[in-house]
Amino acid sequence: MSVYAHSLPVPETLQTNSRNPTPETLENGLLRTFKSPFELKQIHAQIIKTNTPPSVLQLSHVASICALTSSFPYARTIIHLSGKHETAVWNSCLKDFAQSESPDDAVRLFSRLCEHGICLDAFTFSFVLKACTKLLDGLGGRVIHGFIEKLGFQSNLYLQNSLVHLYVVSGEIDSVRQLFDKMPDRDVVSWNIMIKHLVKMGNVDEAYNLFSMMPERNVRSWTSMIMGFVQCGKPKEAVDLFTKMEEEKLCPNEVTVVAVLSACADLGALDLGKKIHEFANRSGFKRNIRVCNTLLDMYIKCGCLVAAYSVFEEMEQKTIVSWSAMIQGLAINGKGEEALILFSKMIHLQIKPNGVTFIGLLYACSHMGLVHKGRQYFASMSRDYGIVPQIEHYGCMVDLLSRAGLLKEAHEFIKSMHIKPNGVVWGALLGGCRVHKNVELAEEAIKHLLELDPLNDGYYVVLSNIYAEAKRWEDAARVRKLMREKGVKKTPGSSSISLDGVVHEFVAGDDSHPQTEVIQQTWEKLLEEMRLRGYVPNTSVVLLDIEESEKVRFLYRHSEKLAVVFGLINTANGTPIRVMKNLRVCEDCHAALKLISEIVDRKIVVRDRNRFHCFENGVCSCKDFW
DNA sequence: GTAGGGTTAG
Repeated sequence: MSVYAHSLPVPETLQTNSRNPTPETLENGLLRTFKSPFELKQIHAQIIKTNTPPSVLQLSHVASICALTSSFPYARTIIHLSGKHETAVWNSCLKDFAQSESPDDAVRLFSRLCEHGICLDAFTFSFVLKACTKLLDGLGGRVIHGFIEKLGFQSNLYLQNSLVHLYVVSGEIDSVRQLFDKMPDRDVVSWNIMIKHLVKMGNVDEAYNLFSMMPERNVRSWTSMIMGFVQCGKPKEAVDLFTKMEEEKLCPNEVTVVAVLSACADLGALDLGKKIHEFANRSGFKRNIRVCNTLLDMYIKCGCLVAAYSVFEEMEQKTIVSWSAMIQGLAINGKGEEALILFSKMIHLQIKPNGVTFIGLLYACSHMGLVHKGRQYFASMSRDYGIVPQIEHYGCMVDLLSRAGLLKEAHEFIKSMHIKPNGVVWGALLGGCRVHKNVELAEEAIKHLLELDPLNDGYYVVLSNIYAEAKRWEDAARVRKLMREKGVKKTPGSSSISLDGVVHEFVAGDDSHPQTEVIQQTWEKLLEEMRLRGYVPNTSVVLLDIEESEKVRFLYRHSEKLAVVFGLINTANGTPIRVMKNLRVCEDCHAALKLISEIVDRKIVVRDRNRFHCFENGVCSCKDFW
């Protein structure tokens, strides 16, 4: 079906889009293929001379030209002469524009088609909607929607789905619901779009409800749902769903692999990650850059730098994402120097860094105490690469200065910021105040933090620690009281370790594990040896208002200690122990794990909230700087 | 010739 759009006035929204061509559009857009302004005439001459009509492709070149020049009627003449179906030619052109770097050219061409009363069909709309989707142009979408209704295409399922999707990506929530609810027919695509919508709204439970109710599910449905869980911070659910998908004998594709690998990265689930890696190799997914980048990230987040590096090395093509991930990976694994060297190598290869690359670099500097170098990178990002520092970069800089003990300077830096500092920025200062014992500035930081992020328990805990270390017990008690009043509870420390694919979780103070007794006995034995090597429990990390002996008892049941001891008991001598922790490792556990690695002669890798600690022969890869 | 997932930071 096709309809002439003669009678339709071109709405203003679309007219504003139909700006005149600029050198940039000509350079960036599809019109790079536009060789000379004489092309039109050449094609015209060809038709007349040889009597061979040009192909649709050639003609869509003509159309490309006309979209931006005044020779629209002339182009129509040529298309008519060619004997090709005019709508097909324009559609081909719209499709190219929609796929190009400047999809707004498609919108502009569409306006011209309307102005000149060209016959439109469903394909015309689908292409222009694709362009609007790419542009996140919900308003333009509404206008096209109006056209679709007026011209009688409203029952076309392709167009319905395209419209719903456009409303999803452009955030027109009300329109999404309205349109979806009154759709006469829905297919698996419609449902998949709704999953994306609900996930985007953060409503992953409802998305899963919908997923369960769907009349039909394909690989994309499963993948969208798995990815939805990952995006909503539920990697465990993502992995569980993936297992169900395998049970249904559905074959994962590249996107599924990316989703599951992301979940593995979040969980630190190395075993499953390795399996997916093998599957990806078998399936020939290695050529897919996103698969490789996610794989690389998975190994990094699981603390397997060597495996990550070999994925990186083997990649046929690397993007800035690969480089940035590798730089950050080295940095969080205590290989800051290597991170900086890799960056130099990248620059040498003339690869342009982006904002994320600099986050990794600044992080590396911060964790090595390289203040000068960090300042240089910060200055260089805008000066040499035109990257405007974002709030994350400011956060890194405050962290760098604060860790190095330059607290006043860090504070000045915050005050001079051009954007409003957020919780991360003030939190970095607070962290530095703890290490360098500056109560006064800590109080300044907390003042802002209580405004910005009053429900974040971490800040209260740090402040209370700072007071406790300064022996200001009343103030420490006051902070705890404040927490109670605000209903803020300290997140319990929790560590997990995976053995033979089973994840064992330990929460601080937890003695519910079936092996609790053996864990206690082993710990006692280790403790004797640790004491001989100079270990003294550091009870300042315990915030509770309890007797000293109670504090020690508490300290000995910190989750990372429990998980590590459990690992020692249940694995063969020499096997590395890998533990994931939800919070940062405490000072006491850090000291204890260094000694334990020496006593039992094992590598112990702990991933905390921020980075990796690799304990080996009595030292930690973080060089006690974290 | 038309519609629906994906990578580094957080």
